[in-house]
Amino acid sequence: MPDRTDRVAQQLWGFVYDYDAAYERAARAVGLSTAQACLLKAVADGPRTMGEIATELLCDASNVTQVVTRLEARGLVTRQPGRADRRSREVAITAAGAELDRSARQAFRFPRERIGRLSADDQQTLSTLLETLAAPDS
Amino acid sequence: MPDRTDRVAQQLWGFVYDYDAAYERAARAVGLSTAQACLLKAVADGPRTMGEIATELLCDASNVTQVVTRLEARGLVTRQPGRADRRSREVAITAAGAELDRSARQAFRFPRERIGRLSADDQQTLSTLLETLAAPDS
DNA sequence: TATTGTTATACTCTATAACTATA
DNA sequence: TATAGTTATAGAGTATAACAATA
Repeated sequence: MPDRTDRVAQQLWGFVYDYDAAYERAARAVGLSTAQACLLKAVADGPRTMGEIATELLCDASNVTQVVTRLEARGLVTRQPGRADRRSREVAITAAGAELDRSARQAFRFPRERIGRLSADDQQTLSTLLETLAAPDS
Repeated sequence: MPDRTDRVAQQLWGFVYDYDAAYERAARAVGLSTAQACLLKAVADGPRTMGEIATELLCDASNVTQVVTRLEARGLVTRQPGRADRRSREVAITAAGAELDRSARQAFRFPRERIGRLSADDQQTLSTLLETLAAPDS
């Protein structure tokens, strides 16, 4: 592997490090852990079942149960039996949850600030590169 | 904020999401948590004090104490009183720790695989963009 | 008196295994 | 019998406050 690739990999590590740290701070700033903020984001566009959330968040269903329980206790989400399959549960965001989700997104200024440093052309170039970089494995 | 910026921000979120997941899997694959892998990496280039590690890892010193205690119990790092200031402790990586650190880096193929998709020219372009994106705030 | 690190404690995240309810 | 979710439990990460040792 060439030196060049290594150098870019190192730059990328540093950038992701800062990105993650900024997200963590944004979540904290509005009183959420990163796991809670991610779950809220996962149900922001509409109700999801526990299983769908577990898949989205790449974690175990029992984990989702616990995080949802805490968010529910704070009135940020609700948990209702599914209509079709009554074994499942639909997790829906509440008005308060949606408000907090918006606050968290606003507090996470990092991506907009960093991307905003680039010219329109450079943003387009980055977007094109990311299309290649982000494409799934196989 | 223009649509374009939003779109790039969304692509970036997805990429960082996959990056973090891949790092977590690589660490697990060699029997480490991400926190442990990061600490090992932090002392891979030479001994560091608890305080230095806490600063590097953006966490509390009491946290470092606990992670180091676990790594020390597994023989991956040692903890010695500092020579100059005897209040401080020098955390040094052991041969076994260095070996595991190397394994973890190797298992983390994600960045090399993704960057390797780009031509040499595109890698250079990405590197230049990252220079701007990664520069500190002020 | 100030600083470095540890201890005690508490909360959250996370997974595994056993369980309940429904299909 | 299989699946969706929960409960019980346990280990790890994380921070705050009180503390010990050293400066």
